[in-house]
Amino acid sequence: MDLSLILRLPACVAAEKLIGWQLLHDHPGGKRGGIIVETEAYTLTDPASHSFRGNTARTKPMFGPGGTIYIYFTYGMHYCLNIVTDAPGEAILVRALEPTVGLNLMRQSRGPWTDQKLCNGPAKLVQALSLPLAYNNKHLSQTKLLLLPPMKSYKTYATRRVGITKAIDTPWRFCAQKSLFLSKDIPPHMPGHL
DNA sequence: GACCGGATGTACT
DNA sequence: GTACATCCGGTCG
Repeated sequence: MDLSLILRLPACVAAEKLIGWQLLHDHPGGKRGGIIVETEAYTLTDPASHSFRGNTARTKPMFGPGGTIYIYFTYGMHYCLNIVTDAPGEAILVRALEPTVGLNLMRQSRGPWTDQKLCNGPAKLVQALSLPLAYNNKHLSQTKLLLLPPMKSYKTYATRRVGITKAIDTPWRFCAQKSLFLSKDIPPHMPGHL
């Protein structure tokens, strides 16, 4: 399925379809990135979403066209990457990658971590890919980010989202089954799985 | 492995 | 003032 078609879907559908896509940053220092293995969806009517309180200076990118990048700053030290979908106020948080390209370059940005811990969290992957805050509110096509379609099919499962305090039962976190590169694994048979 | 707390800026009550 | 879509290094076991 074409990326532009995926981004036309509701975020809670599109988020699952992005599992298996390869996210690369064609950074001047060298290309780096990996396969998307974990995403979360956020929407306008979702109390856990930044856009829930409306179109503000901070959340404006979430109201842009599909393919807009929303990078936000949080906890005083971390940045997280979202890919905005067409529906107003909806976006997909990219939470974890299976590293495939430029592992040593990513270690230079992140530290001497194992493959499994290099990109297994939303702020970690932003750091590993060296994504600049300047990408915020830009369209993918205006950045050096590349999204390549999956080379194979991925089985996924849905769970509760991580690190939020509102709408905690909404099962809008999507994971590649059996991936070793998730921020937190909640297999289907475990408590917490929805 | 688990749990805890510190770092630190911005948005909102 | 408090909460926050987090990470990491310390502790205890």
